[in-house]
Amino acid sequence: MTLSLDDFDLKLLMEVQRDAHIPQNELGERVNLSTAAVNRRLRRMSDAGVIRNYAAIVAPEKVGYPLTIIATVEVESEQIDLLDSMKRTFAQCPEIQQCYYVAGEWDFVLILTVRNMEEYTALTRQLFFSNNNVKRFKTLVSMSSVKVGLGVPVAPEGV
Amino acid sequence: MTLSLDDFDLKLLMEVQRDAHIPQNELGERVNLSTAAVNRRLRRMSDAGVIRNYAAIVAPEKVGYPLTIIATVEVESEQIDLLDSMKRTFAQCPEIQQCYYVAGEWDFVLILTVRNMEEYTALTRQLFFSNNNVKRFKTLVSMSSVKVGLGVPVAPEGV
DNA sequence: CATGAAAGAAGCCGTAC
DNA sequence: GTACGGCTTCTTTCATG
Repeated sequence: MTLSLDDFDLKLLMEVQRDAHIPQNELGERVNLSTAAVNRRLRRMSDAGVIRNYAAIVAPEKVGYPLTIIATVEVESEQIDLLDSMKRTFAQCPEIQQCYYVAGEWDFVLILTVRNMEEYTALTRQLFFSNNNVKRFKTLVSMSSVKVGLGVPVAPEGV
Repeated sequence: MTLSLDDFDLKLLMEVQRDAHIPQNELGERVNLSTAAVNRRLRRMSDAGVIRNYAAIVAPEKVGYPLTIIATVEVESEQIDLLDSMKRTFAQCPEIQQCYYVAGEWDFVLILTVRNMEEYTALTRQLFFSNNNVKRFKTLVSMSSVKVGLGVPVAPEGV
């Protein structure tokens, strides 16, 4: 079920995706709605799962994780239980920020954040080399995070 | 300059990365600190840029963006101004959630969120085909977002 | 059924210790 | 680091279009 969202909702989403600490009365001014209406709409979208959660976005390089790595993985077999097991392993690994199961030349794309190359090497051993279902993998080392976010382009019609 | 963070800070980061709407008094209970201390530490980390911002995380599929695409791009020339121009273009494109400039077989890795394949096709035309500096690109279509987040593994020593 | 105004509750944050 | 108190922000109620 897809909750119907009007332009007010979309504008609110746009705002809170960028900054979730704007007071609701100010949000109200920006979108021309009362504080109460803003509050109700945000709650409604949270309840409906449109807003999954509110999160503090941490700068990895400020907490000792200056390296971002993109890894692509090809599997040996696409047997469901083997895939599920890999997905669970990837999902549980704290250094893996994102994991996509993809169609195309590869089967998985991973985004990792690590302290240094040694840590990544250790992770490849743990995640890839010691997993019989990993046929091959490739590593791309990020030299610059040009853009990092999870923002969805929810602009009201015609922006 | 890297702000020194103790175990309290790391625990707080861990919590607020998952859920930034936990009241500070409850955060205090979880990490054994007073509300005021929690408040001061969070502010300190925000000011220092450790916490970049607070954001609402929106479920793309609930707002009409069910498709996640990973694109890799190879450039023709790595001339600085050409690269910068591409970075700017990618950063400004709202459908591009993430853009990494990488070393390895490719030069850029992009994560996009789109309404459907037609929209992606249009984007490739706009971003890749009409850009003379794009030598080739490859598309991986996500069939399942196994894990999506920007969380940094800031566990206090030994977790 | 969603809205705005206003009252009440909750959370934040400065001061003092 | 903790304790307190004023102030901001959030949330609920209620009357209205």
